[in-house]
Amino acid sequence: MEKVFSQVAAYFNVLSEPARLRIMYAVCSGEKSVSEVVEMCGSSQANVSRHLLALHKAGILLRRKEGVTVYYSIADNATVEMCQSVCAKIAEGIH
Amino acid sequence: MEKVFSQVAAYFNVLSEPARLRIMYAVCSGEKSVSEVVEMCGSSQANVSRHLLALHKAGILLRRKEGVTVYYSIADNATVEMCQSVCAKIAEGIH
DNA sequence: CCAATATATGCGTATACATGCATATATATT
DNA sequence: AATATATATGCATGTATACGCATATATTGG
Repeated sequence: MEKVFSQVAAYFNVLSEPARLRIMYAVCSGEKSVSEVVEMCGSSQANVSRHLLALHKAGILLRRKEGVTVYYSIADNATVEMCQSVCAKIAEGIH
Repeated sequence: MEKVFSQVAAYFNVLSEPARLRIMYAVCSGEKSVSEVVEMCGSSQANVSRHLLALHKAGILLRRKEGVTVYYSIADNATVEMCQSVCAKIAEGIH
């Protein structure tokens, strides 16, 4: 039971960073390489790489290596839908 | 747009702590006072109070004061359901 | 008014972690 | 083999925050 709380907390923790949400937004329109995400997000290559790996380790992104290029894509739409519903929740709050 | 990422991140951040998830689990079975949550969770009174306030400020818990006692309850089942679906997702991952 | 109870808060400390910078590693090209 | 490109990683630093401890605040009862 206690372990479950830690695991769920770890999962939410990965999503609790604006930089990683920007990356999620970039990738959720389709598979992207690390450098494509770097261009789209404006963060440094080192940080984007780290964030992508964190999202992958959390099971949120898939990782595919093709030559020297690494492609990331959404592993499970449930996570994206969750982010969207939180967005909607926040938008409601404004009114 | 950038502001949305920060807001969503802040929302997930509140849920990214095992202690707060324990508290959510305690409160999700029905409205609870601070001291009831303290008994159920085993954390200190000071921390439980702080965590409950954080969950309230995030709009996740309602707060009702009755005399000297403060009661907290789930503001929106969507958050609880979200936690449950993350639990389920993690349970899948084990198999 | 005083004491007791319930809740919140100030402060110091330890820990986690995001970032910048430099560099390592891996793969492809010539 | 040498070079260029793509990605990952080591390290130092700053920031956020969870916790323990003590204490403040508010409300009730005597």
